[in-house]
Amino acid sequence: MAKEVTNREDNYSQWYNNLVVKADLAEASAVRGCMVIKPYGYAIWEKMHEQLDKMFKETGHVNAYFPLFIPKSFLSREAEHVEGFAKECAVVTHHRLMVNPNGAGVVVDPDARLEEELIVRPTSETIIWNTYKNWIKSWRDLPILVNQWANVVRWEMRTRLFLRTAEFLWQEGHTAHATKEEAMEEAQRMVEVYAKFAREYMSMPVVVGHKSETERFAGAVDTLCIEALMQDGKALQAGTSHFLGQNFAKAFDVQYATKEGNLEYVWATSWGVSTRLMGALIMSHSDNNGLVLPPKLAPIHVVMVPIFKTDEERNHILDKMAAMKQDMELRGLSVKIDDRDNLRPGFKFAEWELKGVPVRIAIGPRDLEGGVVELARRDTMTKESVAQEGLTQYVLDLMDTIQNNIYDKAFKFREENTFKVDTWEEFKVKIEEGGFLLCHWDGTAETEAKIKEETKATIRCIPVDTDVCVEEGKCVYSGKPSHRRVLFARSY
RNA sequence: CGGGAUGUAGCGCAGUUGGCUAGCGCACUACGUUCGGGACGUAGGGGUCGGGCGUUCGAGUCGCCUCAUCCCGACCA
Repeated sequence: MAKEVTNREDNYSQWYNNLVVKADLAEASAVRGCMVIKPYGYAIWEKMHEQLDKMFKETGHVNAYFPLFIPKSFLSREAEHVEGFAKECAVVTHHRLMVNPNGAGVVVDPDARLEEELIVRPTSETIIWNTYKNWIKSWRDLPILVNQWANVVRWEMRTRLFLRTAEFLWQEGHTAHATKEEAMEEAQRMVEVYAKFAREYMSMPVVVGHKSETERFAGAVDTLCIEALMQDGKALQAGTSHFLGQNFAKAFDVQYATKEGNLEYVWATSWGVSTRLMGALIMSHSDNNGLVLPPKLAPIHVVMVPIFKTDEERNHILDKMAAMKQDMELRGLSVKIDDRDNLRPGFKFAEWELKGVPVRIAIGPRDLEGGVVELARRDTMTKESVAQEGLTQYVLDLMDTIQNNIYDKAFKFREENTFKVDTWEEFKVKIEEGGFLLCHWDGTAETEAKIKEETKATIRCIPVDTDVCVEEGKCVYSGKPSHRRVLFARSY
């Protein structure tokens, strides 16, 4: 069955889609553009959720929950915001069904029309700021550092498992601050949290930067983001953190009394990452054998496959494995013994590789005699014989090695596919090959739009975490002077 | 939402000048032999041919509508 995971060079979309289904992560649902996240896929998301939640709490945030439904009028309070989301909203117009008077089934009861339609949240800024109005009176009420884990709905034209589904799971942080500086620091802090999570837990190198004005979140004054490069050469926006200025405070009239007794509008941020991170994880590391999971996010660290001929051998090996499993679990490893007796070892090997389990341990009669195990690494697809004595420690060390190796591999790929480009001719050639292009840009929306129109490339971000970009030069398109390079790519 | 392609068992597909009881491989179930890289034999189960309406003596096959998926645009985390 893994053989059906097609070569990722042939058709990247099909390969991706196939992998998501075959690795048992998710499948398309009966509802347009939505997906069912299966237990194995959800286990990875839970790992992400758990770690991110921990990081949010370490930075002083608390969780809360706000309604799924947003009154239509709320959405129109902030002009840019409504413009950004109006075209992709699901709308609730009625609250009751009735038996079809003209036949079978049920129909919407025309008498149950809502006086004001409800919007299924595409994001929660509006309903949260409507609530914050009641929470904030004084400088003593600030800052508010709240996060919510929720589902949102955006009726996208084209959907793709994990990357762009009509409904998706995410977290959205919504903070309120007394000063501009404090809010800007918060936006900065959270994009750094995302970058740290991507790098250390997902083993995914990311570029941190600011969005250009045209790519900015609807209603934001500044949008910070992390951008990653996928294996097909396209960029993926993996997380965003917005400095919202006083836009929402003004739209929802949220003012606080300062220590001096004056009334001032509060400053806001919002930040979020979604199940899209699952797509990023899959596209960053997987190969033609299937998923490659970084140990820190793998639901199963070690899978053990017994190899035997007789029942006696089987029992003996499974006893040995049970002892090893117990020892490993005491040290925090998640271990699965694949004792299914209707499948041969080769099949199991392939199946667990498809699911991306970092380490596989096989034990047969020969190993038992020699006091060793056969240990296979998913990231390198190599096998070695390892002593049973001290195996747990060996595996623990290996987890770190694998975590780092996956990162290094992805980092190397990104380096090899990041180019400084200084002429328009070269730009047009390079963008076809995929990858990140670091170029000078004159800073105008006109140039940005022309480049997008001619090449489909967009400014992914104006990088902040590297000084390699800060240098004098001329815009790759217009030739006008520029003080820094920005990151161009085609994107998802 | 515009252009193109596809939709037949869980998956991959064949079958379409309209015609017999809708097929194949993998997967699934039972039994047996196997088991160090995707085993084999035998016997089984599983389909409203994406959905609706129509043409016809007869529709998987033809027409219209609709839904979904993939690719290319526009939109987007």
